[in-house]
Amino acid sequence: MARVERAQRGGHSGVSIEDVAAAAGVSTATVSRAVRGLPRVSPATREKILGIAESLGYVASSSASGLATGRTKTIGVLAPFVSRWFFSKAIEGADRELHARQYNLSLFNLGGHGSHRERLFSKTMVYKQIDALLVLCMALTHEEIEHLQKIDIPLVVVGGHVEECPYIGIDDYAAAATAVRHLIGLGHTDIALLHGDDETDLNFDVPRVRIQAFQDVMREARLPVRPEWDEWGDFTVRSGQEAFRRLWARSGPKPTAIFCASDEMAMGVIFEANKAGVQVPEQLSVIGIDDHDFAEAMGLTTVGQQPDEQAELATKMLLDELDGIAGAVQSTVAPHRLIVRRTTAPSHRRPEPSA
Amino acid sequence: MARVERAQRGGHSGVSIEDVAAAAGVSTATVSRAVRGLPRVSPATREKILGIAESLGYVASSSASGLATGRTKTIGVLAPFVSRWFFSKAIEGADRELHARQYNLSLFNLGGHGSHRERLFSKTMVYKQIDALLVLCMALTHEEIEHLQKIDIPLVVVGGHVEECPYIGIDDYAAAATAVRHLIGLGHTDIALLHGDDETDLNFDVPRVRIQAFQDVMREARLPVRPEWDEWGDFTVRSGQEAFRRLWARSGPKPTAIFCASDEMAMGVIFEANKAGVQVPEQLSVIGIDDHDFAEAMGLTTVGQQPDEQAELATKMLLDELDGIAGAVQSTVAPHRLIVRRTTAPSHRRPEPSA
DNA sequence: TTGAAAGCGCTAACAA
DNA sequence: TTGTTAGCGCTTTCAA
Repeated sequence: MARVERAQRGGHSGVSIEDVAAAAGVSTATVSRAVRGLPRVSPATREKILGIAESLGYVASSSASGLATGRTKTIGVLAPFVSRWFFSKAIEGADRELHARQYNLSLFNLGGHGSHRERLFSKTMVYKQIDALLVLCMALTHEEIEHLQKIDIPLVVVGGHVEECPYIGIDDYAAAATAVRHLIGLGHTDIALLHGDDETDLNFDVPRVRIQAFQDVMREARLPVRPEWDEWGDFTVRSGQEAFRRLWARSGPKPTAIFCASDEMAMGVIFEANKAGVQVPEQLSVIGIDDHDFAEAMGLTTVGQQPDEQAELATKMLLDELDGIAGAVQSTVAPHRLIVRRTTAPSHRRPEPSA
Repeated sequence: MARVERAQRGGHSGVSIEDVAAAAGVSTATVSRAVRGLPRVSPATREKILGIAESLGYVASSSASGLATGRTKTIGVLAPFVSRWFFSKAIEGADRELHARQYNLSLFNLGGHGSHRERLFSKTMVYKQIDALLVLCMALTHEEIEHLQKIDIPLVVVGGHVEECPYIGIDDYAAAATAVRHLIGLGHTDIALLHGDDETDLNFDVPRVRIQAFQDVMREARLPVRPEWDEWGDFTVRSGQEAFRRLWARSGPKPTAIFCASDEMAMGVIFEANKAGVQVPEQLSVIGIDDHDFAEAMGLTTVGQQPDEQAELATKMLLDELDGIAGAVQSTVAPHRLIVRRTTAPSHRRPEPSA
């Protein structure tokens, strides 16, 4: 009778491994092996147990198995934002791999929570709740890195470098250089730069590297880098709009092309240029970096990258490492590629052959 | 000496409540009370314990406390996508509230994982790992609803109705009607509809309701609803582009305005119209629904909603319910508002007064 | 105000 | 192949 009662509650919240064991007339150890697909269970008992577990709606308590094994089967994803292209794509990519391997994804969004310094993650959360950590494109303080190393869980950062941490991302220098060379190859000599903000600690050295590449390539081509054409933004559309406005509000000659450190900023520039009656690409060529979801629709020329694949790979490494494959986590350079569309065109100004 | 050894490991992975208790010379029960801020601990001992816990880098194991209390302190967020505007915004909103109340967010992304039917969430995951569930704008099967009700954890769906489930979202009918009336008020009589797909089970009745509103308002104004101007998309930019192309490729007269069931589709229409040389809004007025992040930059007229606030409120209700406030979860209609920008204008065609 | 002790549900040796 | 038996680290009566 007791069994019947239990069976009637089938599917309810409180079905434990003991209920299944009792109903199957075996020990909890056997049930544990059976449901986890471990060896040392006869086909017959396994089948019986699985059937009963199913009908009872048994699901193992993650807290209990987590406590027993020391593994939570979830990995943490640390992101400064979730609603920006790079991050949302990366999250999707990480999720693909996690999902395929039966892991859970715990999201830690650091954006917009007052002071960034309330970086919780060393304290309240993350820690002891996850088996590994995926850091999306954000800087970590020395303190934080140190802390993470102490609790030594596998860690990899995607989309930027953090000293001493394995990372996966494109070669930002090469990608930026490619973009600038494309512009130069089109005959542009008056090229403006819209770089990402260097100030915030969220996007660490990526902006810096892209700026460096711009300057190097310009110098290499013996082209002037004019400080009044050096604008900055925070990778958002709005900041691209503002940058364009500032650029065009200033007196003096205007550039014929602009290299933007992200597609969202490039789009902002284009929207604002449209509004101001500046023709793209006739009067102004615009190139970005990313290959944002909207880039194709807008015809935006860009240097594309795939954050989802980057994060998927990173996640795979993390999980492999957890599976005991030592050295599975390795810094890797992800591919980028120039995608020429309709926002870049030959310069309308006197083509002045370099050198 | 043993204490010294422990202290030296301070910050390491394995610091348990027992380590803290030993170091403080009290029982684990007292440590437990102290670190959780419970009463029945003298100020002196509390302070001492907290100091030691801090210096040892103690963090409670979530598995252990989860097992002991039956609460995981994490809520699940079920989303069909993460990189689309509505969803990423909603996730951010949910996170705000969770973060503020020290809960974790476990993300379950159902998109792109082969067959949608592998809806895992009744089985593998979600269940027993979360204290409550936030469903973002997706349909649930009867089976799934039933299952969720059985394991009865608090549940609320944001952005659409699921029978018998509390939901939070805008009044889709009213929002769509507002958009269409705006067009009609501008003198348009030849209005096309770009509705969301009805087929997929992901976006359930939202598309249907918006279609209905369109038809009702048109009928009310005695305006023709032409089947050849009825297009559909899946809420993405690309589908908006395709819809525009189909619409313009068909022979016969063209509409002077189009109501799109989402901003992303509206943007697709605009991008494609630009490419085809169709002036917006001179030749074609376009209105969407959402107030996407890019809408302002593009000057898109739309009926705005705020998924982040919707999700934040929903999360608050869930957490309140978990806090023992019975009836905290209640269906609520979220606000929408017409935002007139630059993609809608009076009809260029002979204004033909209705009635 | 504090402590002792019994679990929470599962896993993992080790025996049988 | 299966069962027994300790825990895993924390919470929570109940006593003291």
